[in-house]
Amino acid sequence: MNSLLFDNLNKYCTLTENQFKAIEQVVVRRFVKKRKDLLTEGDVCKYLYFVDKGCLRSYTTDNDGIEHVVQLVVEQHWVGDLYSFITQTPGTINIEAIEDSEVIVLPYFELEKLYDEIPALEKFFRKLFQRAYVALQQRLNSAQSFSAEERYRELIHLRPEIAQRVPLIYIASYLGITPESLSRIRKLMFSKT
Amino acid sequence: MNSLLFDNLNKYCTLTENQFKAIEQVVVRRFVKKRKDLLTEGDVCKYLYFVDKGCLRSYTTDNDGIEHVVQLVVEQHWVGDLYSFITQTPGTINIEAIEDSEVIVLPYFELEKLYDEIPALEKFFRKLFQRAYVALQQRLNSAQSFSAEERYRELIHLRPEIAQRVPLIYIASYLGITPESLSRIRKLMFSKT
DNA sequence: CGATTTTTTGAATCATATCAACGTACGTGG
DNA sequence: CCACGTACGTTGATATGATTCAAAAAATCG
Repeated sequence: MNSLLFDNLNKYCTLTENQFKAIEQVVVRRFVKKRKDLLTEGDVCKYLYFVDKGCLRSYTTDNDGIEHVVQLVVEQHWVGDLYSFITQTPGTINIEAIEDSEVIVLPYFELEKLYDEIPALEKFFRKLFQRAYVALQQRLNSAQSFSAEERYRELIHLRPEIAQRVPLIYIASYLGITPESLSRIRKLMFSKT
Repeated sequence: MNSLLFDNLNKYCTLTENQFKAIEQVVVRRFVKKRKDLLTEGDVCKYLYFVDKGCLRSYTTDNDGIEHVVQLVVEQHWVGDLYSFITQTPGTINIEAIEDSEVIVLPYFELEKLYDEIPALEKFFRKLFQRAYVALQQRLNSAQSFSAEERYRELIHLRPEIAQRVPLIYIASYLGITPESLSRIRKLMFSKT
């Protein structure tokens, strides 16, 4: 299989030819059309997904039916409902394609087996989760310390791709503000500078 | 050494006698008096700390000199500046004891060595970071979906210990609100119910 | 006890949300 | 290929939750 996943593994760890093959044997490619679901809340998240092409969002729905974007994910990043994945119980997260996308599907039970066969893979994911944790902590810190405008500027700076590719309604939700507020913020930003 | 750390390791992974000893040999106990720093921003975080006794907070300081509590940590939990720790570059986080505390100090370079000697330890930390990531994602979700009062109620429900032991100024900061707001919220809560 | 930290209260202000309406773009079926 | 529906973005008026600033009361510590 030809996928960015293997470049990505190569970048962060050293695997033998056989180990690559072992991983290759347990993953499959899946296509997700724009606006179609990859995962629906209430389902058990049986897989981790590596984005090979396209762009997706994960989100929760609160008691008032309002959606809250949890993650905005493009190529070379992982997505899933991690709580549901690690407990293998029904989850609360939806994953939907923002563009026509292709993901590499890594099943829970195969991954658990691979961890024991390939210590380097366990190291890979340990480091991945460390980095993900740090990134999330910085996002929480921004959410609590900065104004909506500052958070939007930070997003443009840290993830310019996202700011360009993703509709503003999802960006707003990701930043924890309403689309109306984001629209006003942009108006001010582009009139000033 | 007698520490909750070893109970904790036992709970989440299986280690041999020799592996325990190997870990025991690289850690030391450190005492931190109330209001004293365990780590100061600008320093490289050379250690992970496991809380054996007491209670600490980690926090950042923003451009206006305002402190933002990142973590509130009690016995059996880990604390550190993970960004600084994994990059071994100067960090932005302060860690201060809220009560007289005792921590078990695990050095970066020793841990890196142990990972390769003890695959079960790498698994332990992979799972730890997974759980930490999930918990943080739920906290971010609360910060973006719920009112200040709802977040305070959630904290009381999920971490009753913290709500009791920790001064309200730090709780407020942890929730991303001002002490004045938290005081008013409590007044309403206790007059209503 | 005095000093410092923590918590409370009040009044004014501010950032963002809400509600409602309209404009624009897009892609899908007729 | 045009028209219509749905998704997306903007604007205005008003409402609201939380902050800010100032001050005092209460709790804790050495």
